[in-house]
Amino acid sequence: MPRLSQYMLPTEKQAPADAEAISHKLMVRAGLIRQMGAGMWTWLPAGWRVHQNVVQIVREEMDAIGGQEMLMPVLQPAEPWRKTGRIEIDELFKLSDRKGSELVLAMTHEEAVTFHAAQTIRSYRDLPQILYHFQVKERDEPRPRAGVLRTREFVMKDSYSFDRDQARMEERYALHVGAYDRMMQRTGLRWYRVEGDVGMMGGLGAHEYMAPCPAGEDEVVLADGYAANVEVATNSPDVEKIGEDYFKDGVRLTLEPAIEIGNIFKLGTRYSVPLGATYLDEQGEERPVWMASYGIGPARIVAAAVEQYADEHGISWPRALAPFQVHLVGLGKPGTPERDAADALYRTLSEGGIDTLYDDRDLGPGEKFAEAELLGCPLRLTVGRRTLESGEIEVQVRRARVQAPGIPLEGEPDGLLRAVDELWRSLL
RNA sequence: CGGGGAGUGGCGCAGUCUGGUAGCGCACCCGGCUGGGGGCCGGGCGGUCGCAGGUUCAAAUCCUGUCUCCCCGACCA
Repeated sequence: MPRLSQYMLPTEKQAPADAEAISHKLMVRAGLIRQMGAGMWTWLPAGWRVHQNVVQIVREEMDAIGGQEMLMPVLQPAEPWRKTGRIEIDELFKLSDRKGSELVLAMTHEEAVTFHAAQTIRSYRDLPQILYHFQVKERDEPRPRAGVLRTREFVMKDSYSFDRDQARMEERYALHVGAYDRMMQRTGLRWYRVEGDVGMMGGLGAHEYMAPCPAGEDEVVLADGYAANVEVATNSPDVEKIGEDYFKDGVRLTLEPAIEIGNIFKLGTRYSVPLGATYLDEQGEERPVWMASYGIGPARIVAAAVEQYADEHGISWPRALAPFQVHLVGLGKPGTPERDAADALYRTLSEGGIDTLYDDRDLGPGEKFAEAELLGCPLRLTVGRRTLESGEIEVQVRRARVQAPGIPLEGEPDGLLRAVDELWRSLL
């Protein structure tokens, strides 16, 4: 529960000169992220809290469908990648160690997880399995862009399901669709699940989860009850393109830029066959394991949330992602009665389990308010002379920048905590 | 990979054309004032001008090479 005077939150009044995307500008300005190189970003403490909020939502929903969390390495031997043919991919970082052994930096973990499945899954009794981890992915992108939206290194939750046959793989896939829908819902984002591009490999089906936002790299076509990737819509027999417009059943579809925040693929035996992941069925027949893989990018969810809800004053987090629940602004010089009151409130909130960032710096009110709105925590509490005069803590809801009813300064801590909690629950 | 742009203090920029003691705003440090919307006054710290080589009495500025970053497009398993 940090005090801002001692917290690493390097805010900037001016956005980086070369930034274009809203999320890029605001996340840097708000002190959430800093760049090290092209497509290489550091998450600073407040930014990492947001990232971890997403991670926790994803973890809970994965565990709820029986996912088993684990961790696989990023640095891997090249051999399995040679077997699956993915060694040829340009985006794959390749390197060698001092002995000359060939290594790669994993861009996803199909090879690794299937390698282990091949070692450990022997019988139909060992199936099904859902394994997942949160791990860094490395991709030699031709063009990283827009801050954290497209980077060469990023954390992904990737999960992998292993089944006896296609029908059972479909069951695991359906479980993931449910889990992903719930994750998306919980983040507070606007999102769509669209038919995915099956791509040249696989061909068994895929879905993409898209978050509409101005910096989106893809486009989604929309109508009531219909959402699809533009490329998919273009190839669909029941979608008609007339000039720049798309029509479905005579209804004009709207186009919206969006970013891909998750994707799920039915892999079939694409990886199990080349890597020898097989099991023995009841008849003692050796059969390949049926797989599917499921990815989600917390960083993109964070950036999409910034894009979707920002206003001219800065970020406005959906409450599920906010770095802190409450941004407490203490006005007046340290040592004054109003400051003492703010200190006391800070202790009450912290001890009461409310995530609070306390601006205890010796700065003017304007700067503090402006920075609070830039950082975008859902609730701002202010304690100043006025508070002492009126006996009420001022409460501002960030989203609409409106005053909520004040909370009595004096009284039982429980009442105060209940009031804050109640207000918190009413937010998106 | 094609096209365009940019590297000067922590951030944003001027200076480069026309070579001659490196500047501005913000931030930061010290002192004071102010104290409910990025406030005011005074005094300070901080940069071998991305790097290397060359031309010159003299290079941020001219020449050559090189590295890096950004934007648009292509790509995105």
